[in-house]
Amino acid sequence: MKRTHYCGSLRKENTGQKVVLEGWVNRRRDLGGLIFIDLRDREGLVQVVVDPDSPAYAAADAARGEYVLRVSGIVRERPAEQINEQLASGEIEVVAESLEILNEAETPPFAIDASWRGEEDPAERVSEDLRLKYRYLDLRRRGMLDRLRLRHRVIKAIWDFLHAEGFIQVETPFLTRSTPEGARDFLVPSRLEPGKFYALPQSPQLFKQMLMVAGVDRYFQIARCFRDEDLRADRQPDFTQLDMEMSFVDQEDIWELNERLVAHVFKEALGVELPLPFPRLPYSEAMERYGADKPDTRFGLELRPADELFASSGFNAFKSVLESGGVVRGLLAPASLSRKQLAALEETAKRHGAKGLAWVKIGPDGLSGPLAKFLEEAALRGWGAVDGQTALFVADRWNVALEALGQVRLALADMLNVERSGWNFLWVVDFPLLEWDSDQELWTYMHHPFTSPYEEDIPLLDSDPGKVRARAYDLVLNGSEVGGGSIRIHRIELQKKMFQVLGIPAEEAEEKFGFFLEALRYGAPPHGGIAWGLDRFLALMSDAGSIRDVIPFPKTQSGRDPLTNAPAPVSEEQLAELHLKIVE
RNA sequence: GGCCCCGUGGUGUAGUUGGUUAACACACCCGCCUGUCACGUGGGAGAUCGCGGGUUCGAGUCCCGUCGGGGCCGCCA
Repeated sequence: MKRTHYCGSLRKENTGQKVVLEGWVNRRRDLGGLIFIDLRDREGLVQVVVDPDSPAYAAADAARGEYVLRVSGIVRERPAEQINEQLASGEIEVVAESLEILNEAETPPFAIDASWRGEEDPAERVSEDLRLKYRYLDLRRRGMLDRLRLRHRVIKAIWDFLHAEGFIQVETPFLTRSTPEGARDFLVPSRLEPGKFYALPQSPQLFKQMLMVAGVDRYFQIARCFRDEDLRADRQPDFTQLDMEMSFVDQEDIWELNERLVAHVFKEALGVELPLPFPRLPYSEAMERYGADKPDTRFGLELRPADELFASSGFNAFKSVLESGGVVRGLLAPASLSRKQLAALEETAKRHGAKGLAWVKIGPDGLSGPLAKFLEEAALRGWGAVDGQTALFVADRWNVALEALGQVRLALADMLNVERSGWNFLWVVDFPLLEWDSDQELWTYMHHPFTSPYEEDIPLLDSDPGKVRARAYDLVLNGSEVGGGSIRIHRIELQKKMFQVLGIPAEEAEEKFGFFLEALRYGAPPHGGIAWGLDRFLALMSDAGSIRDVIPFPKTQSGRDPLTNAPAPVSEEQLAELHLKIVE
C-alpha cells in the first residue's frame, strides 16, 4: 500500500476516492467514541475520522502527537455545517479504513502543530537555542518549511534565468588557498604535507576570474563561502553567495543583467513585479543624502549640509570642526522629540563615532534647546525647518558625521514608526577605489585589490589616490547590502600599479597570488562580476529577523551548532595524523 | 577585545521593599464523553529558579564570578 496523495493536497474533487496517506499526527481529538486526527505532511493537514467500530480504531486510540501514521480510507465531503474554512482541505475528511503506526514519537520539546492551523505560532517565541538544538522539529513548522521552499524556488529561478542567458555553472574548490577578501580564513590542516594548510574559500573570487581567462565567458555558482569573523544577525561563518562573472562587459551590462535576474526571481518566487531599471546612486550622494552606503530609500528624512548654519555661529564645538576641515550635517525630525528620545538618538550617534548630537527645536515661540542661542531662527527656517520639528546635527570628519547621522536617521525612523514598505532596490555606484587606513598609515582597497578604477581616474593614483573612483558597485535592498561586485583589473601593468599604491611589495604579491598574476599574462579578457549574499536576500524576501531563519542548520552567535555540538574536540590519533598539537 | 539585554516545571510567562506550600496558561499522563477541528470535562504528575561563590537569621529576588543565548561596536562586504 503506497501513498496516493499528500494530506494537504486533498480537495473536494477527491470525494469518493480511496486514498493512502502518510504523515505525522498534528493533533488528535478523542470524543470518547469518534477520534479525529489531523494528519500532516509538508503540503498541509487533512482531518481523518476514525469510527469506534472501524478496524483502525485501536491504533488511532494509541496514536499521540507527532506519531508517524499510514492511513487508508475514503475521502468524504463534509456536511455544510462541518466545513472548516481555516483548512485548505476543510471541505472534506478522510474516513479511515485502516491505520498503521509507522513510528512513535516522544512529546516534542516545543509546540510545532499550531502553525499548520493558521494561528499565531507559539514556537516563534521559543528560545532560538532550543529550536536549533531540535532543528529537525523546528523545520516541521510551516513557517520554516515555507522558507526552505522559498530558498529552493529562488535558486531554481536563478538557474533557469542564467542558463537561458548563456551562463555555465562551475564548481570551484573548497580546499584551496586563502583568497584576498580580507577576512580571517578557516584553515584545514594538510595530512600529506605536515605544517601546511588549505584555506576554505572566502569567495570564489580568483577562480571565477581565472574561468574568464579560460574563456568560460559567463560563469555562475551557488557558492558556499567561509569567513572566520564574529557573527551577527546577518552574518554566519559559512554562508551562500550567488557568484557570477562575465567577460567583455562593462558595469552597465552587469547591472542590466542583474536587474532582470532580480526581477525574474521576485516574479517566480514571490509573484512580485519589480519596476526596472533600479536607481543608480553614486556613493558620495548616498552618503550625503542617507549617511549610508546601503541606504534605506523606503522613507525620506534625508540628511542635508549644515556647514553654513554654523560657519559664523558662536557654537565653537562645531566651528572648530569646520575650521579643521570637518563638516556639519543635519537632519530634520518631523516631531518635537522628548529628552528621552534625544538621549537615545545621541547614544546611537556616539556608538557610531560621533562626539555628540546637537539639537534645536523650532516652534511658534522660536527656538529652544541647547543650540537655540547659537542659531538665528530665520537662518534655520531658511535651511528648511518648520514649526514642530527638531533639527539634529553632527559635526565631524565627512564620513564620521554622515555615518553617525545616517544611523540616527534609521533610529529615528524606528522611533517615529515611519512607514517602511515595499522593495526598494538600488545600485550604489562609483565607490572610492581606496580608503585611508589611519592605523596602518596607508591606502587600502575598499572592495578588493583586483577592482578596476575608472580609466580616466588612473592618473590620480599617484596624485590623489582618495579621489580615484572604482568601477565597483553594491546592490542594495531596503537598507541592506545584498550584493557587491566590480569590473576587475585584467592588465598586469595596472595590477602591479595597484599593489604599488597599496604598499604591497612585489615579492609579497607574488608569494600570495602569483598563480593568479601569471594567469593575467595569458590573455585575460576584460571582465567583471558580482556576488549576491543569498542568505540576506532570502531573509529580506521572507521577512525573517535574521539569516539564521533561512539557513537550515545555522550557528549561534558564538559559532556553535547546538544540534551537533560543533565545534568539538578530536582524538589524539586524529591530531597526530594531521601533525597538530594543542597548545594551551 | 568592548557595550547592552536575557536565563524560573516540557514550552511561554508571573513572582511585592529578601520572608519559607514558587503561581498561571499551554503541553503531558489517567478517567468520562460519537461531529470535533485551539473539542469539552474531571483528576494527576512535573521546576529548588543556568552553574559556583558571597551578603543575610533567611536569596528565585541583592552582590561577585562563570556558562549559555541574543543585539550591537570593533572585525567583516
